[in-house]
Amino acid sequence: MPSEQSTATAAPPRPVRRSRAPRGSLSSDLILDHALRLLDEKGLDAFSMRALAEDLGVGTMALYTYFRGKDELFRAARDRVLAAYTPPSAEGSWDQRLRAACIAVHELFTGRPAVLRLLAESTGNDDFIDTATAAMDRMLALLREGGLGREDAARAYGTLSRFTIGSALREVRVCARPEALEAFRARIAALPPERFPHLSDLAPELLLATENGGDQYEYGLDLILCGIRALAQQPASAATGS
Amino acid sequence: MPSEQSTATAAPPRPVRRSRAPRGSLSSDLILDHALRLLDEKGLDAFSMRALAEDLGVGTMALYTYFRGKDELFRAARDRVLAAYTPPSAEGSWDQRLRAACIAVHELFTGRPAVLRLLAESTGNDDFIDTATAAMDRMLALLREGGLGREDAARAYGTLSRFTIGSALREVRVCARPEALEAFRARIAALPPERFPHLSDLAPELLLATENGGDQYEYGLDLILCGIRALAQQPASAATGS
DNA sequence: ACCACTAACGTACAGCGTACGGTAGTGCGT
DNA sequence: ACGCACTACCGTACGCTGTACGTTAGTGGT
Repeated sequence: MPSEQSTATAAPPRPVRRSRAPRGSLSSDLILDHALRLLDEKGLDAFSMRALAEDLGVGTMALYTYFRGKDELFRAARDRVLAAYTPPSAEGSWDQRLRAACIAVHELFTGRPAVLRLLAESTGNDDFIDTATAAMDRMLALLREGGLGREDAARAYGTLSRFTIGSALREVRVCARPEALEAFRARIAALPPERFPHLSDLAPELLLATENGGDQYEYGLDLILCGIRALAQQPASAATGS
Repeated sequence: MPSEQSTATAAPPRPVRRSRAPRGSLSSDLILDHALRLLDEKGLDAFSMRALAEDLGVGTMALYTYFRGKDELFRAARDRVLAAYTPPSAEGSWDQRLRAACIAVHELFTGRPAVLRLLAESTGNDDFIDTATAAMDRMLALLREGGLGREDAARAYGTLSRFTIGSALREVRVCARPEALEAFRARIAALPPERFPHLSDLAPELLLATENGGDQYEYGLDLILCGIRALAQQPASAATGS
C-alpha cells in the first residue's frame, strides 16, 4: 500500500468507482441477451467488451468469467440466433416447401443485421448448432424428394445457400438503410445517360428493386427454383444447355 | 531540446529512430501498391496504418498526406481493384456473353479476398468507379437484348449480383482455405447419420462441391440463367409459376 | 469459525486510428 | 544568392480496443 490518502488529494481521474456487483448478478444467458440487444441497436462496429460490461452494470473483466474472449462470445451469440430458427410448416409440394424454408432462413438473417455480419465473416472452422444442421438436412431432403440426383442436390443446396447469404447481406447493408437508398438514388440520377444508357433508362426499376429487398430475394429465389425444377425433370444437367 | 543526453542514460524503449525519408519517396499509387500487397498477403485483419507505413519505410503519419484516413485509403484500394476489370470478349449469344461477364466479375472478386471483404461491408453510400458502372450497364444491356422487360431486367441483374457476391464470399472464406475444408470434412463425418440422414448420405458430394468453388459458382449461375431464359421467352413472369 | 473456492474486479500493456504541431527540404520572387 | 512560403514527412499524444494477470470479497463445506 503506497500511503494513506489525505482528505483532498485530488482523486486521479475520477473513475466513478462502481460498487462491486453482487455475486449472482451475471450469467451466460444474461450476457448474451444484452450483447444481442447492443448489437441490434448500435451495430457491430459500436460493440465492445467495455460497452457491454457497462450496459450490464458490471466490470469489464467479469465477462471473461463466462466467455474466453470476444470471439467465443460472438460465436455463442450467433448460435443463440441460429437456435431461434423454426422451420415453416410442411405443406405443399417439395418446391413450395423448399421455397418457404429458404424464405424463413432469409428472414432470420435479415432480422439480425449485426449477427449476419458475424455469420458472413465466419471461416466455417467451427461447429454449427444442431438447429442449423437440421435445417440443412431438411433442405437436402426436399431436393432429393424433388428427384434431384446426389450431386445435383448438393450443388443446388450450395447455390441456394450462397444466394441467400449474399442477398441478406445486400439488404442489410443497403436496402434497409434510408441513407444508402438516398445515396443510390442520387448516384443513379447523376449518371450521364449517353455513357450508361441502360442504367439511366432502367433507373426507376432499379430503384424500386432496391427499395424492397424482400421481394427481390423471392424473385431471385424463384429464378433459381426454376432452374432446379428443370433439373428435377431430367436425368442429366438441364441447366447447362445454353 | 530538453537536455543533453548523458553517456548511458538508458534510452527509453529504443524506438530505432528511422532517418527521415527523402522528399519524393511517397505517392498515392505507391501507397496503394503496398497496401494491396499487404492485404493480399496478410489479410484484412492484420492490416494497419502502422504496418503499412513500416512496409513502406516511412513514418505512419506520412500516409495521411495522401489519404484522409483508413476509410479513404480502403475505398481507393477497392476502386483500384475494380478498375482492373476487363470485360470478356463479346462473342456468342446474349446469355453466353452474360455468363462470361458474370464469371469475369466473380474471378475478379475471388482474386482479391481482402478487397472482397471491403466490398461486402461497404454500405453503398459512396460512388463506384466508372469501370464498375460500365460493367453494370453492359449486363443490363444483355438482359434487355435477351428480351426481358424493364422490371425483369433490373431484378434479374439484382439476382446475379447478390449470388455473385455471396458466392465469392463463401469461396474466399471457406473453399480457398485448406484448414476450413478440413474442418468441414471432419464435422460432416462426425454427424450422427440417424439424426441427419441426408447430410450424411450426401457427404461426399457436399465435400466435392465445397472443394472446387469456381465450378460451384458456374453451376449456380447456370441455374439462375435457366430461370432468366424462361423469363425471356414469355411476356409475364414465368419463374413464379410453381 | 475457519478454509477453499470462485465470481467479480482493477490495473496494466500492447496495439489501434488519428489530431496536432513540428521540421526540413524545395521552388520561387527578388 | 538570398530569404521566404510551402508542404512532404514525421513525433508525440490521446482515447479507444482486447485481454493477461493478480486481487478481493462473498459463499458453501467442514
